[in-house]
Amino acid sequence: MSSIQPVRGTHDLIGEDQRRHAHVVHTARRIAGVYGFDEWATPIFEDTRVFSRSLGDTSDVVSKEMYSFSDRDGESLTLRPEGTAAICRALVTNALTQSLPQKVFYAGPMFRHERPQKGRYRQFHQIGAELLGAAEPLADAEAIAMGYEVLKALGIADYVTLELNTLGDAASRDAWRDALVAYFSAHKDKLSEDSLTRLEKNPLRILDSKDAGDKVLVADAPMMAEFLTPEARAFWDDLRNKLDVFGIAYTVNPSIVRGLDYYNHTTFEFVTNRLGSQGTVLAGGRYDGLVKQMGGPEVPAIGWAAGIERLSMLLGQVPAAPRSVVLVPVGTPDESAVVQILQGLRGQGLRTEIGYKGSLRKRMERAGKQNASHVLFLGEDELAKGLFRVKNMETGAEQEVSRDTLLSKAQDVFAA
RNA sequence: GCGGACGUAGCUCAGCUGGUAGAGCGCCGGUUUGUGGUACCGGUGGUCGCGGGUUCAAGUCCCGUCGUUCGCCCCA
Repeated sequence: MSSIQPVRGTHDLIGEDQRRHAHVVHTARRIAGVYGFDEWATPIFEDTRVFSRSLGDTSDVVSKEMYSFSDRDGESLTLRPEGTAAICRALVTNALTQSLPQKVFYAGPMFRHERPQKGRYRQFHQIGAELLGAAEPLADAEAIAMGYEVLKALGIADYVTLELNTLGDAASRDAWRDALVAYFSAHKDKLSEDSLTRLEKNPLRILDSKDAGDKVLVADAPMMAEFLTPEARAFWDDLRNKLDVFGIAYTVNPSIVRGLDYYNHTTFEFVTNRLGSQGTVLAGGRYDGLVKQMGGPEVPAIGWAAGIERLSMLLGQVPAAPRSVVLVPVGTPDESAVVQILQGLRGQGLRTEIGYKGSLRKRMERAGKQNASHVLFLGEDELAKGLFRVKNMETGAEQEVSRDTLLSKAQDVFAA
């Protein structure tokens, strides 16, 4: 094979793949609308600092996964690895911090230079929601409820469970982090190699370790709950009450710490066991400090993102391919009369195609292969009489329809 | 970035202990351009991922490389 291959970790969306993908986006967009979110589209590349500042220099995303390059002016640009930082940048640069809250929905490609795996690609696609300018747990609950609603509408809520945790406010998180570092530092000799680097870079991540030895240590590690300030505890309690009110089931999982630096208070993940080790399907949390890092004022915010590829793979019901009405000329009918009918049907909003060549038998065969819903025969006789045969390709039944009916009530004719 | 498995026609695969490739499906055409999804007939289609090596001879053994896949790290 000497033809040029697609870049590693990228893939084409064609046919059923594209239909699954589009169905996820359309469904999420619809539900976001119901919840009062507006869709934003931001550039797919940004000043590198948009991400390097916000995600944390030591996060893997920044330190080894970004697609960064300098453009012809020598400026460092980066293909966006995630959506939240860019949305916050857009909030600030469009001066929308003056009109809060902003409820934002987005969908589009993201880029991360990782080893491809099931449900993980170098160019992948996310849908996401950000609720900017609301500090109340009600906002968290609403964001989570909306995410759940999307999963439900996609028919995958049954395979998925919500895992919830709190990181507390800055004071709680710092105190806890210090306690963890102290605890794990005292047991360095028992830590796995991976966790030793985590201890330097992101100690919270040790809690998530799959190493058996680490797990033993983690069992006795200081718990976040012990370090929550009264305010943070009140927030946490309130959030769980609100989720109950929304009727959303969850399990508390203290190891949901999220990888990116900007999170505080609420963190959550909807996870499934149907995607191997890539089980996180929709995840997010609260990030009260991020907008300020982007040079804006203090704006509390909560949001989530979901991988479209992962959601697509879980879809039970594959969206059906569209079906056409196919015009089959018989003999050599007058072309302008045929086109008149073709365009007349399209004018009424019907997906209509015409068989270009081949014997009648061939054209019928093709109509069948392209999954036509109906075939409309156009022979010289029909055109002369103004009476046409319509064949339902599903049942094989035929009926006669007048030209007038075709040109004015085609929807009714081809409904059955 | 690390480890395992795999890589033969568009697709799914066969090819025994090395002797220069097969099937099914698909695709194209035909069974008189007034009728498809069935049937029958015919045809197209692979420098066996790529590059080296061993050998008289490699799809079949060895090395490398690229790609896919599963897991780790990380993450959606």
